[in-house]
Amino acid sequence: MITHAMEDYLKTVYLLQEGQEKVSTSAIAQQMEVSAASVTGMIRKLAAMGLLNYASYQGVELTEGGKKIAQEIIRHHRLLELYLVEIMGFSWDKVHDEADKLEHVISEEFEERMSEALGHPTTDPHGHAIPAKDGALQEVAYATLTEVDAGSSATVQHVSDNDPEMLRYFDQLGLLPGAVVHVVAKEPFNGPLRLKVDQTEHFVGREVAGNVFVSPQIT
Amino acid sequence: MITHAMEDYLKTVYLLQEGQEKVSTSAIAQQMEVSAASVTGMIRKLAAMGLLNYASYQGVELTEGGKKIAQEIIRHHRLLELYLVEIMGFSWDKVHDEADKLEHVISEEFEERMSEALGHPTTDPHGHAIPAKDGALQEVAYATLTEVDAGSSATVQHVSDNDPEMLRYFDQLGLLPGAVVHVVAKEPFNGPLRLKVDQTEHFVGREVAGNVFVSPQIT
DNA sequence: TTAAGAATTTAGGAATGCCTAAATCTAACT
DNA sequence: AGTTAGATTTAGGCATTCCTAAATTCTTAA
Repeated sequence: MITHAMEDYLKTVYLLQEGQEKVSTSAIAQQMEVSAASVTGMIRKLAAMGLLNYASYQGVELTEGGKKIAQEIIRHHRLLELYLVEIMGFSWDKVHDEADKLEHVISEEFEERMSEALGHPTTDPHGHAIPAKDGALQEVAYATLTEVDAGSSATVQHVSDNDPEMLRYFDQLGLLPGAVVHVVAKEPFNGPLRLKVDQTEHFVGREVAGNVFVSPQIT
Repeated sequence: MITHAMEDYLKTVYLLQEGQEKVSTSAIAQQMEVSAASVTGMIRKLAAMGLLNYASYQGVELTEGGKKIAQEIIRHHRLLELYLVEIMGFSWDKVHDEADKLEHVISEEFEERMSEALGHPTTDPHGHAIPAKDGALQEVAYATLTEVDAGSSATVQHVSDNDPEMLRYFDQLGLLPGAVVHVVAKEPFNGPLRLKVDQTEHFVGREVAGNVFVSPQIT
């Protein structure tokens, strides 16, 4: 039987796996705010179930079966976020936590009816791709705002959706998916970036900028 | 901390408590399909938390605190059922199970937005009262169809919503809240009842009829 | 009134999922 | 190669929630 906790682990591994193929125990532990020992324990169980491949000290990689489950959960999560915002009128910064709880609990029919109500969307309110019912999700590896050259513009594709406070901050600044940002200046060393969003200038810390994913603006 | 399991116990006690003030361990065990021993264990924990009063072998009674939580869960459940049917297009017989899972997980805001979308309703699709945000629920003690005299008519108020198969059966027969039923004949002993619903006659077993709650028809 | 029989509780145990502390392994630097 | 810092695993524990089996208490009917 697959538990909610297992689903959370699979989801986390899937999202950390983007790019790399192996994911370390500690990366999972950090992401989930759980001890590394707990991760080891759960990983062994998931490996025994054939949902991921794992060799001691070598890191972890999802099997096809594990990926499928992870995609299902991520699809739930992102459809929920969109549904909560678009249909129920939630604000952008509250949907992540709500979706984290609901994603494990809704039925296939619930998922299907949400998708229908939304016109079978492919992107959630944070700009993340929504995996198709069975197909894979293809998330382009966007640059972050920290990597944009001073003097260049970029379009916000998605933002990290883990921290509600940061989401509210993005909202204030107008850093929503689709927004065009001009990087006016990048202070030397670890100083803030100077951005222009929608006529207004802002200073934004390096760590914050690292959570905003962008593609070069196409004019 | 209140767990989902605790919420389920409180909800069950609350619903069984209607009418009587004391609820027995075995009644709870039967309703929840759990051993009596498990019930005893959980009851002691809930008593220690001040959510119900309990003395060995004497049965159980919710405190005000316990009632409040139970009402909250029941409100969630019934709003969810209505939302699933009215807004999302679920069929009547599937909403109970879905609501049983979601009721423990949704936030206050989710509850509020559902209520709003539904125009702050007071009755769920099975005909059960929806408790107000903080206020108590007042469910009238209706008769069941088995108690209606042959030759009399009655209006369906609500039906037991635990068994999806039975719900589908009610649906087929037209035994929905609001429907007028005429009891044509009650066979002697434990035989079926002969009903007329919407011009059509049906034979319905005693056990089934016991799950249909009615009030005398007001003409 | 007492002895079934029913209801309830206690005792002991299993699975899940988390923790801390201690042991072990890997990798990197001298 | 040897040491050491960091990552990982093992070991031992705790809380939750369920179970079965055995003991206890209550009820009722002969």
